Amino acid sequence: MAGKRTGPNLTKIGEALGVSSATVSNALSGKGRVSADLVKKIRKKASEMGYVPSRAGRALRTGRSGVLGLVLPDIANPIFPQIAQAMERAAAANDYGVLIADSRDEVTTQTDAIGRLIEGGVDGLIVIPRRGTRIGTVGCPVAMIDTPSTPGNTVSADHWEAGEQVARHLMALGHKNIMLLGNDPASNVQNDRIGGMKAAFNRDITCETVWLQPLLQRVGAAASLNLSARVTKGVSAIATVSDLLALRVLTELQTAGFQVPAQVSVTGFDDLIFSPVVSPALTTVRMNMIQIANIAVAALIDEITGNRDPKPKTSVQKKRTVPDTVMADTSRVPMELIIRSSTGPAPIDQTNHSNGETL
Amino acid sequence: MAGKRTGPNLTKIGEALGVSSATVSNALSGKGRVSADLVKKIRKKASEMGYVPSRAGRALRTGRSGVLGLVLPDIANPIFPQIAQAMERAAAANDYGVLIADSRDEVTTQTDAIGRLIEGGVDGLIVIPRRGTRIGTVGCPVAMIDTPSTPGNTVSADHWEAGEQVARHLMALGHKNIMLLGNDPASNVQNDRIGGMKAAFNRDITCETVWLQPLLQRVGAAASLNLSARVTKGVSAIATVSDLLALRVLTELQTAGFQVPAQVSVTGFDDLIFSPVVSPALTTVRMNMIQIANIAVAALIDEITGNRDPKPKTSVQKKRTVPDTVMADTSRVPMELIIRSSTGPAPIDQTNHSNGETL
DNA sequence: AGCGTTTGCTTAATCGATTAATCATCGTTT
DNA sequence: AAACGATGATTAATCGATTAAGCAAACGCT
Repeated sequence: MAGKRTGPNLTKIGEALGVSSATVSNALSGKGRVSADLVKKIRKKASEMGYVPSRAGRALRTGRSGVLGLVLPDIANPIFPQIAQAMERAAAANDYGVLIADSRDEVTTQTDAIGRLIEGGVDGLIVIPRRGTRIGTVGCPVAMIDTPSTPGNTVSADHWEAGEQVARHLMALGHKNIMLLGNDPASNVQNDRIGGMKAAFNRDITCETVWLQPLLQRVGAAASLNLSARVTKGVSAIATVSDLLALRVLTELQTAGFQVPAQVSVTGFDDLIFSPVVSPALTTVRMNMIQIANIAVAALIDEITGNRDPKPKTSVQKKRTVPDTVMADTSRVPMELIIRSSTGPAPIDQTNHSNGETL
Repeated sequence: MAGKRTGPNLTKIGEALGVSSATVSNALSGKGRVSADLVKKIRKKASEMGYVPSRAGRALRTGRSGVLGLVLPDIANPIFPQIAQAMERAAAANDYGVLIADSRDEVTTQTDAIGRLIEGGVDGLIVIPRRGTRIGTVGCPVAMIDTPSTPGNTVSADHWEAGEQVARHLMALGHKNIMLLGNDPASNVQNDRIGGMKAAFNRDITCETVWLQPLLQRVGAAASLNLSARVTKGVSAIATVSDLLALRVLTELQTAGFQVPAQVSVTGFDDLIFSPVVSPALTTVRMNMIQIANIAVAALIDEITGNRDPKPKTSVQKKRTVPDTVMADTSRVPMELIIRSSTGPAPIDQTNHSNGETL
């Protein structure tokens, strides 16, 4: 749409049929009172002429732009393509576009990015916060995708239950001494994943949780996870909260000469692009991004168009208060365990491997 | 911007100062004739009142939406975050937003996605084609980011020269028998990268090029790269066209018990998120996405606003013909070789390793 | 037959920014 | 002093879709 618009508009269609533009508008939107056969004629003519409604015109009149903003504070996250794609599709199915925002850096930048989106005229925001960031009242509906246990969360994958799935899988393989590896202890998602795993472990499971980022902060970039030592001491499985961590662990183990999964099993999360093609392919858990996106977008659009709880006018303020994060009917979507080659039966001599006792 | 607009508009500012909205518009845009001190007063008042221009109003009048579309036929590409972020920043710096489009599947979907963007009212498109796809005339300016050698390319990284850098790096390490690994032989980018490497190799370099995707097509998913056999036969370095391939090679080699880089060196391309954290960290080449994005966005906006070759009205058609892909002053941006731990000196006994002769 | 209601469509206003056309004022020039 | 040009601001039209209000004709009811 460079320069002036060329295509037909409501008036042109109206002229072609000898009716007013208002009638055309009513016929196409199905709102006013238009006779059935005129509606049919108008619809036919409109598609004949290749009519495409002008977003600008509609936006100006209705105050709604038909665009949603997608905010990913952690844009470096490799699930980004999945998310972006799923959101774009869900939005497109409802005739909405998706404007992206970037704010890799700090909280201020995140606020800036949100501000830009709002000024850009988005009708609603989809926010995937990092580290439990709170989004203040921004003046438009917000869908938050974090974890089911986060207050204000609209919808998200059930990371906790997914952790339980991983834990059960590892227990079924006979692992008894398991290392849990997270990155950022401030992340709600990572905490849920680890919490779920711990909750599902039987009493006889030994597990230790290590957080990478604080370690790097304290010890510096040279920090080592001491994987070799841990495995030698009896750890037979390392369950991480992300395929990125899993990959790191996997390659470190392989570099150190360990066999995966013969000697150590490794699991990840998110089924990133590389996970199926590394050797051994990563056992991981995948979120149903499409479903999550659909729910989030639907909730957002409901709020935008006002199809949401029309009752609770709490007497004091009759007009809508500034909308906050929206709620969805379904707030947790199950994840799917994908078993590949990086997990296998625990080695038989795993217990007390360190002190040299055999049998 | 949910529901009706609340903020001040040009008329409100005008009323507050006792002038007309036209004067306010002229003052803020610097277009008409407004006295210097009135301009100052209006500017001050506008920022006091927190004025934000309505995109819808402007779009309706000017026919320009202030939004660019980003089309990545291969959205699964892991550089997506880098690209999206760089584009968003470049666009934001020029007060443009970026609408994303997805078309993971086929060419038809790509056309659909472009259609949706156009209907969504974008002023221009940034297209990163996969496999040398041609974009037909779409009715708005298009910036293509492919390879310098592709016709119609607007700007891109200099993949060829980057290939040369990798080749020189490997030669400097003493490698003589090198395997080149690509994925899709129809990709312009991959061909440039491989072409550059081949061009830089000295006469005494033995190299073989393998394309993965055709192999998978022919032999099926079970296709093997026979890496072990190749290394045993004397290959001391495997140069791939992507970090994803490099990762695959790296882990396969490690699983097979080879030492990287002691026995084999591995290189990738693109510096993906995982590349620095795998073990050994990948030697790779990074594009300067920010610079590319800036150039592409600048060229696009020049074309949109008409700051571009105002002369060549070829007499026949006085009005602008439908704009095609735009050109930029700089069309190739150098890439940066990042040397990490996956490359090292060639092993001494590399020649004729296969026939068992020692020395 | 007469009055009220429903149906079907048109009129006209509106959203906010932009801009061509116009007008008024002041200063210059001859 | 009359005419002209430059300057600084206003008026009003425009983009396209939406929608409240209005109007005319057809229909139903007693």
